[in-house]
Amino acid sequence: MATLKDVSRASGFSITTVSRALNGYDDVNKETRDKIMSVAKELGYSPNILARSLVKKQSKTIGFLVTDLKRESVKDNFMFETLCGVSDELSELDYEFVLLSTTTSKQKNKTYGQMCAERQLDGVVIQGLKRDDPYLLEAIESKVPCVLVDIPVEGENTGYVTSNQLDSAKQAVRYLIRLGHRHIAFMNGAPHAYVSTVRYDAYRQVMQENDIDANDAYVLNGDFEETAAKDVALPFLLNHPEVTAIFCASDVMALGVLQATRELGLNVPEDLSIVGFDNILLSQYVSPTLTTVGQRPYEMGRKAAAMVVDIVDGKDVPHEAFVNNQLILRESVTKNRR
Amino acid sequence: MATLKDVSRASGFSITTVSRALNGYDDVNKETRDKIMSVAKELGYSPNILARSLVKKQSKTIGFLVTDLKRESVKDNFMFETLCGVSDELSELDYEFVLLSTTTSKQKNKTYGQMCAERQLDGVVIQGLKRDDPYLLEAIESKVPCVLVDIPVEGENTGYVTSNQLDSAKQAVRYLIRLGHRHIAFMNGAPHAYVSTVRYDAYRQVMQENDIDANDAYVLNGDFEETAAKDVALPFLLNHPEVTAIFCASDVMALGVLQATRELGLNVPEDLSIVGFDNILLSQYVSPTLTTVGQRPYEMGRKAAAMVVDIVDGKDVPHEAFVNNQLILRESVTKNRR
DNA sequence: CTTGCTTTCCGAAACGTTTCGGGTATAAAA
DNA sequence: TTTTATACCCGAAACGTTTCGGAAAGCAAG
Repeated sequence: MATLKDVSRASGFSITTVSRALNGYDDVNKETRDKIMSVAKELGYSPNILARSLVKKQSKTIGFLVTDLKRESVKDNFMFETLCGVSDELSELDYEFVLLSTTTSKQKNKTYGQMCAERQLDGVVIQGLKRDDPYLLEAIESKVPCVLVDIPVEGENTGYVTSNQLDSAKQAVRYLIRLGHRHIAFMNGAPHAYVSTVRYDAYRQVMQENDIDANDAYVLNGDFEETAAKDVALPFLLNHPEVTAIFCASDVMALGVLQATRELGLNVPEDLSIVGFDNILLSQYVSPTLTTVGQRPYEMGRKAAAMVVDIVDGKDVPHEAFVNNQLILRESVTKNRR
Repeated sequence: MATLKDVSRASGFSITTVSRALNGYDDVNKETRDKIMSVAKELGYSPNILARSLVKKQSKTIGFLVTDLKRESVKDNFMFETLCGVSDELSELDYEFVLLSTTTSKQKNKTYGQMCAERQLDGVVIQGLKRDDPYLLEAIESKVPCVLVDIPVEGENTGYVTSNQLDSAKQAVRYLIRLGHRHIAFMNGAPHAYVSTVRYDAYRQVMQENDIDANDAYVLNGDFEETAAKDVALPFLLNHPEVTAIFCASDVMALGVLQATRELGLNVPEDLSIVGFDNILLSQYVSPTLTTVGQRPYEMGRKAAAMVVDIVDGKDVPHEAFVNNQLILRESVTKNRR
């Protein structure tokens, strides 16, 4: 591959001049610039990004750090959609984009700082970390800018983009109550996940503001997994026939509940109303279609990417951004007739 | 961030020795190696990959080139799954992985060669290119190793991994015929896509080997899109009530056909048997569930990644690999009762 | 003629590695 | 004692850029 030196030799100008010509500096004569340009094109020159990054000490690449990238996450298209958003935004901004996948165990081998340093990442957007993952703290304390999706944390070089989690979750529970439901269960996900805690808070607060006593037995744990949710829903529904509605912290778990109802011969929504969270692709294809709180991961990805390069560029921008969720009404909920 | 020079200064050994110690050369004393190791750890040293790549002239990174990475592709989880496969395999092999997304129009701005050279990619795995995309030819002729998924092309530094496309497609059509269907339509995708041509060939060959006359009117074009497929299926089904089965070149188009039947008040599979191709996630959730030819993109991703690094490493490996498809029997097909 | 300003160019150092070709002890062999 | 082998270490060049600090030439002003 042609290098600066080749162009220099072929055009008769020094390496310095060639570099300056190609980079649009103005202390180079129009004629020589044209000459250099044409020679460069002829030789098929294109700059070696590695060398450039080495001396400029910035790589023009952003990392997209994601935990537990595995085949199963296919069901949860959230990650893929934010990835698309990040990718689109970065390519518009002329940044590269490397995918960093990690697991909780891998984080012990290599520190977050090392990971960034090795690759000279200018910034990173992070998705899906757990609250107690070592990388979370490291990322916040690190000098390299990062923005988190769905984990509100502020810091010098840290930003986040999230949705109106609490409000939209409250809206979902209020919706059930307005339809006459009183015995409403809550299917929680991994307790350490940030999103779990706020969805749980929403549930509790709305119940309280409607003077419905909290019943700890109504709070289940499905660990954000379909089968786990089914397994825990089966005995619960059997033992609590008075429950007419359930709010799930994720659609995937809602699907599990749906399976449980089928096995028990219950009808949805007549016997049990279900509302999920995420608006995954499947939610509009299952039968009955799933009422759910829709997130917009693509937009979140775009905003996260945009914010991180703004921080990298030293622009003085707000370090938080919101993308509004939306309650999407479908077939899995109906009025309480009991 | 700590550099080799820092470790050198702090440990009292030369940069050369430090480098050699850290890289496991054997001409360094055990004691000094230990000393250097501990100093390096203390300083949190980790090598600058950029600098290393620059001198070694290989970056230990593989590109994953994908066309038309857009939100819509979410429905077609094929890409995402191969991505997971590639990612998993490469991380096991200690290679980096950058995602390169391109569109047909973007390919005019920057040549494939430039793209590889800039980033010093050691190799690339390519997915979803169209037969007439400029990058395809460039990739084959390029010196940097590449392996294509689902496009059989051989060359010095080129390999591919594909599935037994033709056989499995034939199997699907034979299945319909064995169930007594004679008037079988074919929903084709983008005519320029490689997969389209082979699925079409399979259809024609099986029809012929069963002495069923080819009827050009039975070949539709749904452009691999749900709505396009629906729009073309609607009038077709209306005008050809004798057709009892349809073989679709993709599940997404099969879903379109399914919609069309609903609008026409036809029952699947009683009035029309449908078989798709791809086994996308949705196919097991729609009602009726979709009989389809299942691909295994995750395995293809893994094999592709493994093959490309083998080629990079100069190993003498076969430049083709196969992952067998499988006909998955579900509800959307039944015996012809007419 | 000297001074100073523009315009246009370039040499050399720097970024953080790897690696080639030695060099200097110490120990073993002659 | 001198030679040879071995074990350990290091200087310097190289990879392909960018950029700092000038330098040469031309020209206007004093």
